[in-house]
Amino acid sequence: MAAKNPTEQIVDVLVPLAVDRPYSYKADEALREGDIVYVPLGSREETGVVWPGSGAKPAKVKLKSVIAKADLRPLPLELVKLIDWIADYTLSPRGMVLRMALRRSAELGAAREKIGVRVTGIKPERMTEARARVLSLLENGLLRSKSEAAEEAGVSPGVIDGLVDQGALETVALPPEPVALPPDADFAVPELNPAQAVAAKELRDAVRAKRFSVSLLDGVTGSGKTEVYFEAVAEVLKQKRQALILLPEIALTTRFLDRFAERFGVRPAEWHSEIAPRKRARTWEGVAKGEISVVAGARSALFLPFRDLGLVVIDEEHDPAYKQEDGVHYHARDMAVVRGSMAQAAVVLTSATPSIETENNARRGRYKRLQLSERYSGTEVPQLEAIDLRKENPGKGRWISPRLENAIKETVARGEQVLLFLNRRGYAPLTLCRSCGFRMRCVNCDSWLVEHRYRKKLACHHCGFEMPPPQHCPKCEAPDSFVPIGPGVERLEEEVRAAFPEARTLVLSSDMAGGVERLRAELEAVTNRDVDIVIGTQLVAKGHHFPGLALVGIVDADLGLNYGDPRAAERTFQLLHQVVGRAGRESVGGRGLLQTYQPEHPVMKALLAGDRDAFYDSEIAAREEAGLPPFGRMVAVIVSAKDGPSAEAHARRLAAHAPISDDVRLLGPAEAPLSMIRGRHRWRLLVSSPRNFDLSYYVREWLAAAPPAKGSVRVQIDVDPQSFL
DNA sequence: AGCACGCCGACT
DNA sequence: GTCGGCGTGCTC
Repeated sequence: MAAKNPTEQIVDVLVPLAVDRPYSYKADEALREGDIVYVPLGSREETGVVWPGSGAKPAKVKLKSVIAKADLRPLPLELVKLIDWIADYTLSPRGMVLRMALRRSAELGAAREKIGVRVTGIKPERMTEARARVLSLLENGLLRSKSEAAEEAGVSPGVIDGLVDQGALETVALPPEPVALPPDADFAVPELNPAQAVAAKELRDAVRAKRFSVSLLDGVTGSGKTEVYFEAVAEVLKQKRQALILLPEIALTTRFLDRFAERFGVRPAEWHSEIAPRKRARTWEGVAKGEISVVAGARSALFLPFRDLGLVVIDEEHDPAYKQEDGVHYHARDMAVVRGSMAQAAVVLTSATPSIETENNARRGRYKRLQLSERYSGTEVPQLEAIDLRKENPGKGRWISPRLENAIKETVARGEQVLLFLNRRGYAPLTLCRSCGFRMRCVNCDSWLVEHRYRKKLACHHCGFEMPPPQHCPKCEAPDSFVPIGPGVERLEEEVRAAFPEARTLVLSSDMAGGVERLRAELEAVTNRDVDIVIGTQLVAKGHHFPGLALVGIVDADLGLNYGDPRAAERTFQLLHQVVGRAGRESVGGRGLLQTYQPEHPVMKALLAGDRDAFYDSEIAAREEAGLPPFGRMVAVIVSAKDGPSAEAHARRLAAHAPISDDVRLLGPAEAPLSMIRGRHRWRLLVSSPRNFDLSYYVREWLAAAPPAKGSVRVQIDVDPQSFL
């Protein structure tokens, strides 16, 4: 506190920039922690948040003053604490974490005022057909918005304006529409099967306890996990608290919003990057005021200013989309559990194939497992067989083995649908010159260019670089000398069309032109059985219903297993398990064929035997043996620079400065597996420690004392890395 | 993240 | 001689 003026105080304000600690400002108004304020910063103005003081004296003698307090709800102290916690854990600048919580354009808060119209009883001088339609629509005297009235009467907005000018209609300012209507806990209470009812009761109790708890809702697709956690949401609504439902890749979840509406009468508030700024701002404010009780959102919804959070659901908790890989590297699932513990809320994780971390926590009793074993519709889990590609090879330039081809033929002949899964976009992952062996590679990255034949492009999947396929080899000038190597979904489709010219085929891949709209239409076409054979990338694994699917063919089950990535087995198991689960959901006798060169691999054996636990047993044991997460901690330090030698030199300098500790193991520096991305050369250091060691703290101290990066060198830190490229 | 300050190449 | 390229560093 400043002494001379009793009303003047000094406050610490955190600004949403790459700074790690708050700045001090003078303030004449009484301000409290969490208040959102405008402050001068250099030559401009920034929105910041009054932050808990460090106790340290301001570095400067001359302090600037806070400009004003914003007309916004303060950040709940729980969120302030969460931001501090995440910054400390992920080793990100505090301000950058705050930035994620303030992404909602403060100035655009107010709703655009809508104009409503209503009849006055005065007749217009001249009556036209259009005017008559408008007047008859409004004759009940009720208020309607201008745009609605025009649309419903089938006239242009000009007609409405004309009637207003004539005095036949009067205008009234409409109150802003709420961003989300209150869900009704009793709107449509479902009938649950016995397993669901048990799980739902557990979750209701967990919400009622008003204590932190974590439950794993464990069950295959179709076992009714969503209906069960909706009962927990209903309980939260009855308590007049708030619920957050995190979903991976929200863009395609209209289906989810509709299901919510079927249960609660209205859609929940949505939160993701596509939401328009104004709606965003109002949603933020509505959550802060407590007017919005349920938010369904992508990982960034974790930073919303809930005032009384009673439940956090992380749907499909194993989904890799929960890990943010740029800016602040954080895992939304893990941070959601942290937020739940700070809020004394019930946390629910759902999955049919839990992450190793979650499965291990459930096995050790840290999380409560709620098992839904029955399939909702009572259909069988598909019968799965391996095709050993060493014995049954499709032959050169082909990817479908004779047995798979026969199965496709039979299935299509019966009028049922086939899904062929190949997790590779484009036509071919590699293009080379047949006369000199030159391989087409990206100019910015250390990667092959993938041919996309529909788009007539060679494309890099890491930086977005594209070029038309060249006529001559860039190296030996040989004309038309390129050969595609390996299959992508487009090439697989070519093979399918040649083998089954009568069948209706469709490629589903995230990079197809037409975006979300087209995708939605295509998924619809599959559901309506307008397609016989679907060829898809991992897109098809994610929660879409294909009721007519009777055969799933995994074209290359080994794809994704070959990296030196500690999570490769887990990822492959989860992905293939999901894809295989697409078959036989409603048709009896669904079948899966899995083409592999290594049928004895633990992932394949567990899948083929339908023995999920066998996979987890072996994977958990392997992780424990190797001290890998979750049995040890891991931090990746990526050093990048415009040139390789600078990156390498700095990485080596860092390694040389790493404090010696019995608990810490340092690997590298080594060139990253993807040694160049977007024109930057990358070197990687990996540090690991036992689970009970504070590795974040160690790395923070280490890097603070090490020589700073100079020139183009950048150092990125990834705590609990998920990707090892 | 902005925005200013700073030190080397092509212009009125 | 000056305008301006963007590399570097600071913002209470």
